Amino acid sequence: MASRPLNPTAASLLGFLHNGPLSGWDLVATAQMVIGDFWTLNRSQVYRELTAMSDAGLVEAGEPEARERRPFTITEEGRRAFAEWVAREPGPETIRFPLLLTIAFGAHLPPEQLATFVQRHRTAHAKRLSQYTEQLAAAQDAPDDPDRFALATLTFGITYEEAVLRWFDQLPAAIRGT
Amino acid sequence: MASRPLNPTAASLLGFLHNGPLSGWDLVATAQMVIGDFWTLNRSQVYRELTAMSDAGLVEAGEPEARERRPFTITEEGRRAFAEWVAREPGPETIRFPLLLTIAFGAHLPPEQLATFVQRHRTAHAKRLSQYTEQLAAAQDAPDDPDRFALATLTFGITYEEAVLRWFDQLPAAIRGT
DNA sequence: TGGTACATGTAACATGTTACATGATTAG
DNA sequence: CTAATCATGTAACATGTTACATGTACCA
Repeated sequence: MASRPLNPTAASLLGFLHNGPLSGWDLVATAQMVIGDFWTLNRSQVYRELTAMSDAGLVEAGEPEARERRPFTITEEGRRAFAEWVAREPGPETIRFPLLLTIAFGAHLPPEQLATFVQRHRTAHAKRLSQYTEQLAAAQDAPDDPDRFALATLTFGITYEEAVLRWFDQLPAAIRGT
Repeated sequence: MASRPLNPTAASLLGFLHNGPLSGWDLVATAQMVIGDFWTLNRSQVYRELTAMSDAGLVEAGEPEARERRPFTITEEGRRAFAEWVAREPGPETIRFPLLLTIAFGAHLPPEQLATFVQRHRTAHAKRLSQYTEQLAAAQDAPDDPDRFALATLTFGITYEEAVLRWFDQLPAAIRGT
C-alpha cells in the first residue's frame, strides 16, 4: 500500500472531500475557488485523479444522481493518505512568468511592443488585486466563520499583487513605456 | 513549416544561442543563471528540446569537441522562429506554492507543525532575498554593461521576496507560531 | 423548443521529473 | 592513480493541456 506519496493535486481533492461527498464538477469549482490562486488544476486532471484514487481505494464513487452527477466519498484509507501528505514538508514554490522571459530577451523587441505587453499585464494584475480586495472585504463583513487559513492565503494573493504592481511602476521608462 | 509556436523553454534556448554556439550543458547553466528564478527547466528537458529543434532545423549540432561537448548553433530558421515567439503576447504567470496548500488545509495539522513549516520556508526566502541583493550590488558595482533587462528581472525577484517576507511576518501567531 | 449551464469522460499530445547508464578530462 | 567535475543521453513515468464527444436538465 501507500504506493507513492500523493501529489498535491490529488491530496487537495481529498482535502475537500473531508467536508462530504462531491462530484468531479464540484471539486473543480471548489478547488478553483479555494486554491486556484496558487495551485492550477483543470477538469481533465481532476477526473483522472479521481479515477486513479478510486482504483487505489482512497475514494469511492457513489451512484449517479441527477445529470450523471457522481459524488465521490473519501475512504478511511483516503483520510490516512491525506493526513500523511499534509504532514510532509511542503516543497518549494515554482513561478513561471512568461512576461519576465520576454523582458529578459527584450533586446530582441522594439521598445514600444515590449511596453505594450508590460502595460497589458499591469492592467491584468491591477484587476486581480481589486478582486482580491473585494473578497477580503466580503470575508471581513461576514460575521461568522473567519477562517484564519483562507484569510492567510488570500492575504498572500494581495501582498503578491501589490508587490507586482509596485515592480511594474518602478520599471525604467525604457521598458515600461510612457 | 512553423509547425506550431515554440514553447517558452525552447524559445529561451534559441535566445541564448544568439550570442554564439553553446552545448546543452552550457545552455542549462546559462538558463538557470539568467532565467532560472522565474522559469524552471532541467537537463533532460534541454537535451530533448535540442534534439527536437535540431530535427526541425532551428539549430545545428556541431562536431563534438573536448569531452563529447557538442556545440549547437542557431540557424536562420531558428532566428525567425525566435523572433516570432518573442513578439507574441506572453501568457499569464503561474504560481504553484505548496506551502499555501498546506496552510489552506492547516486545520488538519497540529499548529506547531504548521508553524515549523512556515518558519523553514521563511528562512529559505530570506536567504534567497539576500542572494538577490548581493547580485544586485555586484551588478551595480560593475561599471560596464548595465543590462536594463537583466536588472528588471532581478528587481522582480527582490520585490517578490520582500513581499513574501512581509507576508510571513504579518501572519497571525496561530499560523506563524511564536 | 431552443439555448444555456450542468456534467462526465476519452484521446492525443506536450511538458516536466527521476533514475539510470556511460564515459572523458582535470586537478591533486 | 583516483576522485571530482564535466558532459551526454535514454527510459520510464508523472503531470498538464487541448480537443473532441456525449448527453441532461432547467429556464424562458
